[in-house]
Amino acid sequence: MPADIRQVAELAGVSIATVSHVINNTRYVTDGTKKKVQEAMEALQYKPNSVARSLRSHKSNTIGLIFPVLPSDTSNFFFANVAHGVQTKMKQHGYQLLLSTNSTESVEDEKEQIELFNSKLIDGLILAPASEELSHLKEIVSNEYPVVFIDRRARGYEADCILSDNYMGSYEAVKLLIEKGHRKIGLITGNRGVSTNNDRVRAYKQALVDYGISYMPGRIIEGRSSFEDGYACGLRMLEQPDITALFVTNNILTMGVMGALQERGIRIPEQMAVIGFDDYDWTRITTPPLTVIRQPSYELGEKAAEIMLERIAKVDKPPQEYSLPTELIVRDSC
Amino acid sequence: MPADIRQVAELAGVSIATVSHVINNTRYVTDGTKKKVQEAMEALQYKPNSVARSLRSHKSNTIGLIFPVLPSDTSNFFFANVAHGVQTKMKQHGYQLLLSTNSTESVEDEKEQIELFNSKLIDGLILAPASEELSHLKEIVSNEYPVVFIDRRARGYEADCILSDNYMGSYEAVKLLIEKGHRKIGLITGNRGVSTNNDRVRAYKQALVDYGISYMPGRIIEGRSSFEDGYACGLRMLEQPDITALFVTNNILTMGVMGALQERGIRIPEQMAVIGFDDYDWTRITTPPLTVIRQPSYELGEKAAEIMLERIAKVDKPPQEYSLPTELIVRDSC
DNA sequence: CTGAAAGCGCTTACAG
DNA sequence: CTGAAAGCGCTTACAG
Repeated sequence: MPADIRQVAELAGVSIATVSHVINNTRYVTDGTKKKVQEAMEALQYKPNSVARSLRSHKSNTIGLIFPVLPSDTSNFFFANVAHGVQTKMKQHGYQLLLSTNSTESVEDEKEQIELFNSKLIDGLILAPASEELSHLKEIVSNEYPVVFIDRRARGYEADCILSDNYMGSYEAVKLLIEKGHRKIGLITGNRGVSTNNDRVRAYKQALVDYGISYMPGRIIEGRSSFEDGYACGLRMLEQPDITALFVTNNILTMGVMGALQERGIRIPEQMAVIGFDDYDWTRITTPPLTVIRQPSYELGEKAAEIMLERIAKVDKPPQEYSLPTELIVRDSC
Repeated sequence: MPADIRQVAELAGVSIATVSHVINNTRYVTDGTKKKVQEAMEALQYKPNSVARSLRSHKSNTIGLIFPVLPSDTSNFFFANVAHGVQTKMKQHGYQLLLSTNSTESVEDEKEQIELFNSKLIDGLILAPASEELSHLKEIVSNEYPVVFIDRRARGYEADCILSDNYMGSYEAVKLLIEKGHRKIGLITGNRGVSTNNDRVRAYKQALVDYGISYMPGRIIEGRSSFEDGYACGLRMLEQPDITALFVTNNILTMGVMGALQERGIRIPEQMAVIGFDDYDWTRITTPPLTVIRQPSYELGEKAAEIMLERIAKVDKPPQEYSLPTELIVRDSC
């Protein structure tokens, strides 16, 4: 049985109010009594009960974090890093993380999870939303804590949003392909219902237009985010005989595409230039090493935590979108 | 302001005790009053406050989860899957997850984190321990909740432990290399202070012995778990001119090793056979695709959750070690 | 079959 | 400068 505040008070010969105040530094206490209290706490190995504290103060020092985990083993790189960034920053400020992985990317699951969090008292929610349309959040979140979106933009709910600069990153990538002389550039993208992919596709189109290349819808193929789908999309792309370069908007699809190209014996970049997404170590050891767009995943998490801390501290400013720069890592695949 | 139990009781015209009992199904209530209560809860959109509930009942329906995240981007695959397994199972039983990522693999950080968890009331702790020696846990954990180790065995603290069958998996891999005619097999391993790696190294030695091959210490190289170290270890291995096969005991090192071999133009498997660890999608698209040992990461998480639930339910049996089978995925690198 | 009341371990006005 | 006491929202013996 751990000691409670009453025992500390008794041992120190003061009231529990005083103990509470020295713990929280919340009103002046003379050095003498402060010392007595500290010694008592030390002697009893007292640890404040944060459940009681939460109940009383309506603060939990916990923030909820919800992000998707796709069935594919390899889909988790990104969000694991994001989570780590969030955690590291939050810990420095005494916050803990209540985690939920959402494996279905369904709005229903997301709602259910948020309601679970609600019953537990969280001081904030960081969310990678499953869909672009989030007006349903209004009913559940009930304004009791700030929400920060991460990785994906959302409509229907006003909140801060931390993103990679998907547009600029993608634009640069396509621009590089064009500058290398490519005119028939295919695009393979994941689910378009998510802002991340939308931004990447938009940049692709805009880059083509800006360089006077006519955009052909047939050169965009959409797949779900899996190796198998990437593989299938890769093969379908190869049926269009004139395409000389490929921009693949996420790392799982990129793997599948590489699988397809390899199997068909397509030489990269001679027969097909490739640019993929996310700078994971494995992209350095494909044949040839891949040119990719690096996303600042850890930094995204850190930034989200930072903004969350501001909001918890009631910083008064309109919700904002923060766009963190990506980096084009040029290797040998284009 | 969300409704509380008192308001529900008033609206339903019963005592709060009765409301509590219909919520928790904890004593008989007539269908009539039960219905009134349910309608009142519905009307007020009542959600029980689980902080109050925890304070009173000394149960939080939350379990703590601590695992390492290495600085390398790609180190997180494994534990993200484990976490997802834990979460999925726990959610089915109404439990939530308090997550902490430990980036330093230091015992100090681990202690500190556990103490943080302690103050928050957790019903159980699932831990991938940073070291093999855990007698310090006794002081911190104080027997108030069950502990389950995951991925790594530990001495000094009696608890259930969920592992991949690292020994068998590795034994099979080395055996395969031997059967293919290799006699001079190098081993590249991560930090030997962790049971996971120890088991893998032990299997390597035993397989050699069993097949009458003399074991040479110089053929074992230990590195930290990073691409760069894997690369360096790969190069060092190449200085031993007679080695024809390599067993690499984790996926990050495997990447680095592949990088080194590729750079030196070593043909795989003709000049050097390679078997690596963990079946991630990227291992299918290296040149050639890699033979690897698949670990059941998600299943490890599930199993840990299962055992934890048993322990929470006070199943009475001695702590046990659970070893989940790995699978040798044979591709073209050996 | 149900209610009144104590109490979980704190924080925080109020009072002196 | 410090204490007594109310109360956060529940659960759970106790009583009838």
